[in-house]
Formats: sequence, C-alpha cells, structure tokens
Amino acid sequence: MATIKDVAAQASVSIATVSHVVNGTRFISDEVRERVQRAIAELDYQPNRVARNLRSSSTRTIGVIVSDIQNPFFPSVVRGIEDVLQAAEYTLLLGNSDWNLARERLYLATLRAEGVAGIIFTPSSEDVTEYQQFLKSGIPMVAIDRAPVGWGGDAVTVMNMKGAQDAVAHLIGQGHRRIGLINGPLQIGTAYERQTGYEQALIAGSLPIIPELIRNTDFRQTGGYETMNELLNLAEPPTATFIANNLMTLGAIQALYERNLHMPADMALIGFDDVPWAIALQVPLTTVAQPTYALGATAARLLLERLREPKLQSRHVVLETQLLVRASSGVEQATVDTSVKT
Amino acid sequence: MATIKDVAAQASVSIATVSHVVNGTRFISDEVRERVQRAIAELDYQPNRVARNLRSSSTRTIGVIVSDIQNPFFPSVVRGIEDVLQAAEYTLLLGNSDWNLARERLYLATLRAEGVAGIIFTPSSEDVTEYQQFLKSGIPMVAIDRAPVGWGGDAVTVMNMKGAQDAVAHLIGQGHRRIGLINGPLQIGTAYERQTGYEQALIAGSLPIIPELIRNTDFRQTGGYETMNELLNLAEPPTATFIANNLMTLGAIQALYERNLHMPADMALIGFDDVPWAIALQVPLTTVAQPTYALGATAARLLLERLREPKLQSRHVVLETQLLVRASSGVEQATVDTSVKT
DNA sequence: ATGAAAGCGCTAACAT
DNA sequence: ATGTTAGCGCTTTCAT
Repeated sequence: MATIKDVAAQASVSIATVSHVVNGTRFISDEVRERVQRAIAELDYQPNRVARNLRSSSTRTIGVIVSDIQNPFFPSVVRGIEDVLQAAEYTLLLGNSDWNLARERLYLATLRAEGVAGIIFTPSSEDVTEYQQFLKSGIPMVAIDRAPVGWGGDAVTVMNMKGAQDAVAHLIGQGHRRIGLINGPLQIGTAYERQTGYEQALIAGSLPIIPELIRNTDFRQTGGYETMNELLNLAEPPTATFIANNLMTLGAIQALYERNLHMPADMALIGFDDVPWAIALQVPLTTVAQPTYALGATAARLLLERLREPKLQSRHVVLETQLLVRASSGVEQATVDTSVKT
Repeated sequence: MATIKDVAAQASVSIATVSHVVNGTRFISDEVRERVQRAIAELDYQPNRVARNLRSSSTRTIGVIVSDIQNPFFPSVVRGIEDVLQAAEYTLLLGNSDWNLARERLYLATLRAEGVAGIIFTPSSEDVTEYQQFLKSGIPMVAIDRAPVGWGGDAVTVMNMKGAQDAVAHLIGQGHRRIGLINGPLQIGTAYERQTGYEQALIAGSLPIIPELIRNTDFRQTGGYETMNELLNLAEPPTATFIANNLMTLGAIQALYERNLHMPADMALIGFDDVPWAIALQVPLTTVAQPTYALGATAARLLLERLREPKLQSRHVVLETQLLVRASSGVEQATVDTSVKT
C-alpha cells in the first residue's frame, strides 16, 4: 500500500503538501496540486485511516450495539443509522448484546478501545450508573429504543405506553374483558412501559387487572410460544392477548395454530412492532407499528450533531407509534389494512 | 483516558514492561507484573487499539458487506459471523451494498482505508476483475452467498442449483406442468444458479421451458408482488411458482391474497430461504432452507484461519440446502412440518 | 528480567 | 506557497 511518503516522493513535494492536498486544508498552487493528484492516482493512494485516527485522536467510526439483529426490528433501525452515517462518511461498528448486560459491557469496552467517535445503543440495563463511567469518558452516546432511568444523554424512543394503551383500548372496544399480556422482562424499560400502558387501558376501561393473565418472558419467539400455551392452559383463558413484541407474537401464533384455534374468534391478537409478513399471516395481524427506520436515522442525526457541537443540550426524541388494525383483533374485513409496507 | 505512559509511571516501570504485561509477550517477575496490573486497574487503562493497529499495521477488525440487512437472510448470516469473530476478539465493521456495485465499491475502499484485517462480503458483481486489485492488496476476502466467476479466494455458498431443482421437482411430483419462476437479476450468481436448477428440473421432468413463465425482477418484496401479478395476468397462468428468495415470496403471497387466491389450490408455491414466519402464514410455506447461520460462521472461520496462515490454499465450501415441505406446495396436511425453528 | 528508543502514517504547529 | 518536524500510543528490536 502506498503511503503519503511515496506520493510525496513521486510528486517531488513534502508530505505536508500531500496532506493538505488530500484534506484541502491550505492553499496549494494549481500546478503542484495537479502533480500531487496525479501521483495519488498513479499509486492508487488511500490515506491510512488508522494513522489519521491516531494522529487526530478521533475516528470516523460509530459503534452500534443492538439487542438482537435477528429480530427484524433492529435491521431496520440499523439501516436508518447506516444511511445517515454513510452520507456523513462515517462507518459503523456493529455488535449484538443479546439482551445481555455482560455482552453489552464487553462491546462497550471494545468500542471505546477502538476509539469510536460515538455510540448508538439499546441499553441492556435500566441503571444509569452502569453507563456513568462511560459517559464521563466523553464519548457521546445515544440511547435508542429505551433509556435507563435518569439517562441524561441523547435518546430516541417511541411512545411505548401510548402504543400499548391504544392496542388494549382497541381490544376492549371489541368487547373483550379478559385480555392477556405477553411481555418481556420488566427490567427492560420498553417492557415496563408497555405493561403500564396495558394496565392503564384496563383501568380506563374499568376492567380488573388480573395477575394470572400477565406474563413476562424473554423477547424471543420461543418465549411467546410457551407463554401463549400457558395462557391457553388456564382454567379460564383470555379471549384476547396483547403481545409486546414481534417475535413473541410469532411464537404465540404458532401456539394457536398448533391447537387449531382461530383469530380473532378463539383469541384476538395484537402485536407490538409491525412486520412485513403481518399481512400474509393466516389472519392478518393487528400491530402497533414503530417507526424503526426513523428511530435509527434520528439517533444517527442526533449523534452527528453532538459530534459537531459537543455541548449541545441533550435531547430525548420520542416518536409516535401507530395502531394498524387488521383482522386478528376482530374487526370486519372491510376495514382491514392490506397495503404493502416496504 | 489513561495511556501506557500513565500506567508505566504509576507502576514505576518502562512502557515496554507494561506492554509486555498486557500482551504476555515476555517474562515479567511476579512482583512487577502485579504492580503493573494494579496500576492498570487503578487507572482503568485500556490499550488504545488505534495506536496498536498503527504500530502493528494490522487490526482486529473484519469488514462485512451484505446485500440487504433488511432481508432476514442476512442478519442470520451476520450473527454467525459475529459469534465466531467475537470469540476470537475481532470486531465487525458492517455495510449494506444494497445489491449495488457502486455502493459496494465505496464500502470496499472504506474498509481498506480502515485497515480491516479481512473482508467477508456478498459480491455484487460476477466479474472477478472487479476485485482483482483488491485481492492483490493482500487483504484476505471471503465471498459468501455467491462467488464471482473464476473467484480464486475463499468462498462459502450453498447448493443453489440443487436446492432449486429439488423444489421444482417436488412441484412436478405434485402434478404441476406449468410452473412459474420468479427470480432475481441473472447477473447475480445465486439467481443464475437457481434458474439453472429450475430449468434442469423441468428438463428432467420432460417439461418444456416456457419463457413467459420465467420472470426476473429484483430480490425485494415489491418485485415479487408485481411479478406475481404479471404471472396471474397471463392468458394461461402457471399452476405453481417457484420463487427464488424470501422477500419476493412474501410479495407474491401478498398478490395472491389480494386476489383471494388460495395456496396450493389456485397456486402452489415454494420459496427459497426459510423464514421464521413460514409456519404462521395463511398457508404454511414450503421453502428451500439455507443454513444461514452456518454460512456466516463458516466464512468467519475460513477468514480467521487464513489470517493465521496466509498461504493456505483457498477453499470453497458449499453447504447443503433442505427442502422443507409444508402446505403451500400442495401436500396433505398430515406430512406438514409444523416445528418451531428458532 | 527490564529499559531505551525507533518508528508505524499521518496532521498541524512552526518555520521559511 | 511550501517544507520541516514533533508527536499521537503503541510494539518490538536492541541494549544492559
């Protein structure tokens, strides 16, 4: 690989001149500039980013830690991040925390060592002190999807409580009185908020909160599958269920399918987070859609702004969710949304 | 951030000693080692990877370029890569090429400048010369999913032709004689191979190859949607269709759904690449499953081996696909696979 | 068993 | 308008 020295020699100039031509950081006569550019082309020179990073003690790399890249929610978020970063000529270091604090810690340490300019992440802990040390180190961090209690940094989240409330209110409106909840672990902020929304909706509808209908599992497909089976095995199962994420919903549908139960007659269902295949299911799925791409893009934008102006006041952007009513929640076919989401 | 100098000062040793303690690269007396380790802990020292990379002119970063992170195929591949890399203490720089050569070029250049130790990528071009310059630069590259014609480096792919052949043979076995193909662009190797498999199966079944039943679009959901509509608008539509990837299949199902057509009676369907929701669809979907996680993990393993032994002969691993027969291809319910894949 | 010092490739302050 | 050079934080050769 050609270095700046090679280019300088080839063009018979100093390395400073080459650097300034490359970065446009000072005036260079046309003649010299052309000579340098020719040398760069001839040698196929590309500035070594590692050296540049070391020298300027800053990189053009952003670390991204997501909970589970295999959950379609996150690729879409990542895609939003990537598009914004790419336009700003940043690159993206990716890690999966697996909803796991230890793994998240490992990645955070790695990202710091890699000298990333900033970090966008889905916090695995609700405890801010977990990140305090990191925040002190001065690396800007943007929390997405959820923010630890008392998080002082930038954040982009969605209206989880409102989204859940809308969903459950809709079920109540359909006449359901025993409504189940399949949720993730309460330590995770989004799960907590969605559960609160569920409870608020019940209260608003003058319905009792029945503990046996509220289940917390992991946010995975198997969790949804097993938990729906638990609900169905109750002496008096719910007639409708709100499920707090997409993969758990898939597992739950699987459980219904195996027992030959039909939505919405045997069980009405609303899931959280829309998915491309909601429309192609046995019964099209009512969901609370999240603006996933915007979530990522907004987070990236906040981060880039902070990089430009470090002392900006921190901002917490809360995006809206949208209840997409389809057949699984028990509405006449006529009003069903069958549009293709792409 | 504490540097090696700070640690050396705190422990009253030279920076060389600190370096050797950190890396275990030479014998250090117990006493000194402990002193250094204490200093490291006290200062919360973490070696600066950027400096380390510059000095050793090699990084512990692997670049990964995938076609489309929003296609569930790729997150699973990425996950396989990540797990192997993480165990070896490498990190992962990610980019989406969008099936787009220009964007791929951009990322390749960036990755080279970032000094990645190696690259795992889904080639957007079938033309090896596109990558020759890069290969010469000595950065090990592993092609996944598809390899350019004459690709000399490491590669991990699947038996696309065989997979397609199995699928179409199965449809023929169900009595179908007009079988459509919805495929990606032929310039993409996987599309070409799957198309060949389709044709081979027809030939083996003594069936004619009917051009109007063969359609090439992009590998996206909208492409599948529009193309299925085209097939359905034919004077004599096919009775079965083989669709060469997962997202196009979803689009095609969408098209059927809108016209109130039922699988497999009105149209039998087999998709390529299994998806978690295949089972929860209106009619469970028969698919040609690819070992996505293994694809990624194998690629990462090949790359790490090459990093260790650069002159290893290059290897092309071809993984098997598996036809998962479910209801959409027109088999009795009794034999349908309803297992949960997680 | 440990230390001193060169140098990776670049940027930028300080020359001229 | 261009050149010289220090130094970013580390690894590693050469000394002792």
